[in-house]
Amino acid sequence: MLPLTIPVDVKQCAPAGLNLPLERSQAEELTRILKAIADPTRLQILSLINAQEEGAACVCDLAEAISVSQPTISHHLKILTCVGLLEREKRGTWAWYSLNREQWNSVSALLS
Amino acid sequence: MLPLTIPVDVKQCAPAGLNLPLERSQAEELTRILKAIADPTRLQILSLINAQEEGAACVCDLAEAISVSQPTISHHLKILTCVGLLEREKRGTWAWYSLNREQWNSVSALLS
DNA sequence: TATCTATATAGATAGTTGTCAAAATACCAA
DNA sequence: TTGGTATTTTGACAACTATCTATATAGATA
Repeated sequence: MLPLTIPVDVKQCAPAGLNLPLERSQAEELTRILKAIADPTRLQILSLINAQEEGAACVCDLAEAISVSQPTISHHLKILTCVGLLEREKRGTWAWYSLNREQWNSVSALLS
Repeated sequence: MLPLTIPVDVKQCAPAGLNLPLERSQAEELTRILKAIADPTRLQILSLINAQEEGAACVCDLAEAISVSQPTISHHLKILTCVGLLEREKRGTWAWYSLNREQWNSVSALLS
């Protein structure tokens, strides 16, 4: 988790990933992932996972920290996992979710 | 529109804007803008505007390039303008829309 | 086995959203 | 003013989504 200092004036840059007209199919594919991110509960989930020391959190921790029911948390975790933003690992009875940074970066690169 | 070459391994970075747990209200505010971006028609609009030499496009050009009706284009332009991602300028009969890069960068910074 | 805990799935429902056709508005020009 | 073109607004509708409760599944332990 490096403190990035980019040696150019980013404010002057246009969205790098959108500098060519998107085909409909490309737009729809990108939308699949963006729709997964564009929800307050899921943003909270992503930020909580990312804030953990070890970069992973279990369902019960998330359910305790966010004010929606546990089945709803599971529902959102599935959505984030389906689009490749999260990865699931079973540890005994617990399910731990962590960020797939490669997928995350591929999206944020398109929007930067 | 600079060709960015970032001198660190971005793949190793976590989402910089999500490194602290988001309050619900923060998550909802960010979601407002992300929902505006997370639509294929609106992504096409953004990419088309961004691809123009002068950085702006009029409604009729967009309606011709994208396969939805002109009122639907206007509808999406309003959504993008309401969240501050586009700016509207009237030139005679025509309405020209351009990207608000400051707003765009403030969002992409949160997701990078 | 029986039981407890953690998680996932199913089903229902209220609310949101993308689209279009039709109508209204805004602006220019004859 | 009248007519024409560009854009926005309105109203309707089908599709999707976030949430809940209730139930099912999976794994650990007594």
